[in-house]
Amino acid sequence: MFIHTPADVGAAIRDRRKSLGLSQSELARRVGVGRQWLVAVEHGKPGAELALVLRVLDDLAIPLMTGAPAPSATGVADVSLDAIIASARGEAS
Amino acid sequence: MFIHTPADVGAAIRDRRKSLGLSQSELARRVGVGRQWLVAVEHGKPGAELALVLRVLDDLAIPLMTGAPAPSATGVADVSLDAIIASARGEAS
DNA sequence: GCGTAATGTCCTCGAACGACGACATGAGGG
DNA sequence: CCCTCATGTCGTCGTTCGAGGACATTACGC
Repeated sequence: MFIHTPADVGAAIRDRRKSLGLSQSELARRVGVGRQWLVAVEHGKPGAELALVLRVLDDLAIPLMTGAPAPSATGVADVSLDAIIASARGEAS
Repeated sequence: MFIHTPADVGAAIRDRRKSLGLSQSELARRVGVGRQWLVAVEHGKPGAELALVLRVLDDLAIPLMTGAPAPSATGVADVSLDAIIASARGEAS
């Protein structure tokens, strides 16, 4: 599952939480956040703090990874020119 | 690359930004955030807002995924004890 | 040496966050 | 019918965020 918006994160969290048989209150207490916050996040709160979200994902054992093998599926053709220029400058990986 | 902390996110962003030959100012302007914010995030700011971070990742075409079929290559057991307990409780999927 | 660009840090400001308590709703169990 | 649990919403309060400007530092080119 690919993550593009806060709502995606919320969906992932809710899915896993339910499949683990945890209530919002339970999870919130375990992770150390407010229940209310968890409700908001599962609904896709945009302003959620990164660290807290990551802690929840970690606590739920939801693996989160950034694709090294950049798939062409993303569609946004922003990699080509800039990358080449960067390489020409000697700043390439 | 697996994400567990805000610092991981920052590293991913910085890596990609550099490999694209973008300056912090450039990227910040493109994404619509303050340059200062970008500096902080690349350093692993814990309180960074989820939506902004996701926007940056998206803009840099950094694919972010969760709950992958986790082939044996990853090795990490992504199913926690909680899942087993939940199953034992009869709440399994 | 001087100017420029990039990065990192310090400051203030308005806005939004997260925690907490309380209340309303809907689903099940006694 | 009543009670409990899970969820969602509202309001308040202290804390922190993100934006923007300014300054120091390092590195590169003129």
